[in-house]
Amino acid sequence: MTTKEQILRIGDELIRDKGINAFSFTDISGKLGIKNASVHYHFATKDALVLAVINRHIEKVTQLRERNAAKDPTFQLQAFISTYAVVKKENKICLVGSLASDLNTVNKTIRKKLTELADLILDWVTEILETGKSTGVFHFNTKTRTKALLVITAMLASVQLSRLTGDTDFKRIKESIIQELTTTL
Amino acid sequence: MTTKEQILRIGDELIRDKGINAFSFTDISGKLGIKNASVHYHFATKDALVLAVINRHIEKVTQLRERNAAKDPTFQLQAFISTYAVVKKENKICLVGSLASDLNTVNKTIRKKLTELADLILDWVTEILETGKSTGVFHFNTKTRTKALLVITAMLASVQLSRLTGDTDFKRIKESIIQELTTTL
DNA sequence: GTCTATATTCCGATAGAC
DNA sequence: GTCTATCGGAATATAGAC
Repeated sequence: MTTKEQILRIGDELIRDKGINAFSFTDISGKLGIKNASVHYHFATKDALVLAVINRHIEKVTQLRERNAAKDPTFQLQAFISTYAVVKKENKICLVGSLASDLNTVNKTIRKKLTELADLILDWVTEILETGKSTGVFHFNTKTRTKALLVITAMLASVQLSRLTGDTDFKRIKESIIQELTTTL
Repeated sequence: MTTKEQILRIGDELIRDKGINAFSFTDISGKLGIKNASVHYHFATKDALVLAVINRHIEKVTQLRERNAAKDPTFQLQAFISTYAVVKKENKICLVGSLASDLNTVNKTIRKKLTELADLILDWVTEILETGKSTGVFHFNTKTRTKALLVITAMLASVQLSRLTGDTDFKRIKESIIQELTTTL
C-alpha cells in the first residue's frame, strides 16, 4: 500500500474513533513513522484528507451495492448490516454518524460530500426494502423510504449507544431488525 | 439565572452543537461577556463542566419521568419523543449521541456518568413500552428492552442523519414510530 | 517524498491583583 | 467573582534543505 493510501486508511479510522476534531496529522504521521510535514505533502489540508476519506466510503458503498445487486433482498440487507458489525467490532462508529455529529464544525464542501454519501446509502437500503417487499420477503406498512431511514438510524445509533448500554445490545438490535422485517404482519 | 447556571446551559448547548472537542472555555466566556479565567472559577476544568452538564440531564430526565408517571403510555412516549423534537429544532443533537460519538476521547468518570444517563433513558422507555403493551395500547413482538433500544436509536440517530437527508425526515421517523407501535399486528 | 525548523494560532489552566 | 497576564502545550500549515 502506498503512503497516501495508508494515510487515508488511518485518517478514516481516526475520524471514526475520536471524531474529526480530536485527531491530528501528527497522530497519523506517528503511526506511520514519518513526520507531520510528510502527511501534508500527500494531503495539503485536513479538509482535503477528510474529503478523500468520504470519497473512499462512497466508492466502497457503491462497490458493495453493485457486487450484491443480483442477490436476494435478505442477503443484500445482511451485507449492509454487516458493515456496521465490522465497525462495532473495531469499537468505532460509522463515518456518517461521526461527521454528522460534528457537522456544525465542518465546511460546506465536506457537508455536501457527506450528504452525497448519506443519500447513496439511503437510496440503496430503500431499493433493498422495496425489492424485498414486492417479492414478499419483507413485510412492513411504513413508507419504504421511511422504513429505510429506520433501519439506517438503528444501525448508526446502535454502534454509538451500545458503547454505553452494553456491546451485546448491538447484536440484539441488529437481529430484531431482520426479525421484524421478515415477520408476517 | 446565576453565572454558573448560564455556563452550564451554554456548555450544554455547545457540546450538542459542536461536540466536546470543538468548543472552548473562551467560547463560553465570550457569550457571557466575561473572561476565560472567570469560567474556570466556576468549573475548575473542562471535565468538571462536562460532568455537571451530564448531571443536569440526569436531573431533567428524572423530573420528566416522574412528572408524567401517572399519564397513559402514549402520552409518556410523546413526552419522550418531544425532547428530541426540541433538539432538532435547535439544529443540535442529543447529549448522549454527542458524547457517545466522542467516547474514546473522554475520561472514565465522564464515561461512567454518561452510562448512568443512557441507562436511565433506556429504563424509562422500556417501562413506557411495557405498560403500553400490557394495557393493549402498543403492539410489538420484539423483547421490550430491545424495542426500547430501537425507539431510542431512531430518535438519537434521526437528529443526526436528518441533517443530511433532509430535516423533514425527522418528522417522518418520529411519526412512524408511534404509527408502528399503535398498529395492530 | 521526507526531513528540519518555524510561524501562527488557539487551548486549558493558573497566579495574583482588584 | 472577575480581571490581567502568562505558562506550557498542541495544532494547522508552510518554507526550504536533502
